[in-house]
Amino acid sequence: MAKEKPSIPKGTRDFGPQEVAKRKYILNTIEKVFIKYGFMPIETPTMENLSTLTGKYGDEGDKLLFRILDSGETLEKIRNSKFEIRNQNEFNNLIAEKGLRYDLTVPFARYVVMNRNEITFPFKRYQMQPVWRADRPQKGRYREFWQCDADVVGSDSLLHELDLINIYQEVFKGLCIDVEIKINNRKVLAGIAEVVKGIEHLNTIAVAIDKLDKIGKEGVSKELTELGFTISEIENLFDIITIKGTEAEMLEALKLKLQNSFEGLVGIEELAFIFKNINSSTNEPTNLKTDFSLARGLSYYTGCIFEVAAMEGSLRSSIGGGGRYDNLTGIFGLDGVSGVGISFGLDRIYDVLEELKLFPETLSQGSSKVLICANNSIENIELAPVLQLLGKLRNEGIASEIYTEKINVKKPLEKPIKYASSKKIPYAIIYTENETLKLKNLETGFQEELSMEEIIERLQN
RNA sequence: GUGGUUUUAGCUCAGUCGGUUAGAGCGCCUGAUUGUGGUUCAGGAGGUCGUGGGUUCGAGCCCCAUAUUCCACCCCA
Repeated sequence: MAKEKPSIPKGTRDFGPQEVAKRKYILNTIEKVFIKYGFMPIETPTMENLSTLTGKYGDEGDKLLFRILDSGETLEKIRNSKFEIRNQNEFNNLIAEKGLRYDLTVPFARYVVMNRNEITFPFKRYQMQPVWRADRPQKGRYREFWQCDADVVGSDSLLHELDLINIYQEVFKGLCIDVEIKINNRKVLAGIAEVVKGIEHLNTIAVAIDKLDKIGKEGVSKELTELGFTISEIENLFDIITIKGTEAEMLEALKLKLQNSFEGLVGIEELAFIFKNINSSTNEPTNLKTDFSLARGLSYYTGCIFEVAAMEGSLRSSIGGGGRYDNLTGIFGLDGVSGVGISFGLDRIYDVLEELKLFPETLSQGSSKVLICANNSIENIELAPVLQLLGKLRNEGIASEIYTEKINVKKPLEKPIKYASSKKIPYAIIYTENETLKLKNLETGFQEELSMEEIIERLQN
């Protein structure tokens, strides 16, 4: 049989013990805050029916869905198909009816609709699971990555927006990352579109100005010119989105600009409410900034939208995002349920913490606290006492192991101690032929002869 | 989907104009330093040069295809 070089699919990664410890540290930090704010966990399947997923993320999103090939007589099915297959997409739909989930929000909406009778609204759930996108991998972008979402459905109250912003603030403070939380409102964007050229241009304008950070004023105006916008329309647009000042001043100035847009004024009111109350429930000042050029791609947002970026480090893209969607469950047949949610990008947060060296050092410790080194080269050595000690240590909840491999007779302790130090096990118990026990602290090198009880006592601290 | 980039020892990487037996550092293994991590010394193992074709007397190096890495665009966490 030919030997095969092992590999994993493009854009996926293995995680070793150290990496898992770091990822769990992030997950735990996030989860604790979610729970503190009254959110309950749910989990949904890795795969969803494609009918659940398609059409929710736009044309671009549909292309990025991983489809799961149907099992069974697919060929027969195609042969019997009365329809002419006109393109790849139609073919794909014939041979696949399931797909890997693309985010956690759409499966959640599906869950809410299917369980609407059991759920008490407003329903606050969190969910931390991997999602898959058939994107080209690059910096901060993976084909398999984890999202940590908290959403509230069944409430219009802006108090939830306040909670979610505070969750962002608390989590990133807990992780020691300096972040800027940007906020905007889809209704404000609608108002801007209305005033500048007409509400039907909302999406075009939103997509273009979202790039302002990246390609600058000139890039955006060039793009809009090519799309048929006049110079005065573009100037008018920039006058609005580049308003400067304190948050209150910006909102006042915008109010004048959007005085002819009812929807725009509603959006401004919502932002004003949030800024008025955001610092009331926490002692920490929140680094929340309005940014009228923030648009966010997903088309289902209808109210406030958020995006979080790290202030330091080379990762320019967002490490979190979210917003309000008034009718997400509508597409699954349940109207009038408003939702608002946020998402944390675990993998990007990991990259930021790694680059800025912000992981706590305690995470890199070994799994065991102590290694028992018994000289197994001596034929008649009595192992029962050390095995008994091992059991006692474990009963006390002290992570322990015994060195199991053949040792060098001349240097009976070399291998075990090398093993312990390379695995970052902090203590060794040395058991020799005269059947005494020594506890050695591998960090300081200090060792002393102790009884079994004394050893357990020392290791409990 | 578009454009670029990477791939050589376990790891990080050299490898000239296409020319004899493909190298270094680190790591690993064995031995010495007279019971225990380190240092030093001596020795050793380890390669289908990503894969498949092609050009050539001759390919790690040139050409084609393909996979893969990383990066930018699109889009997004």
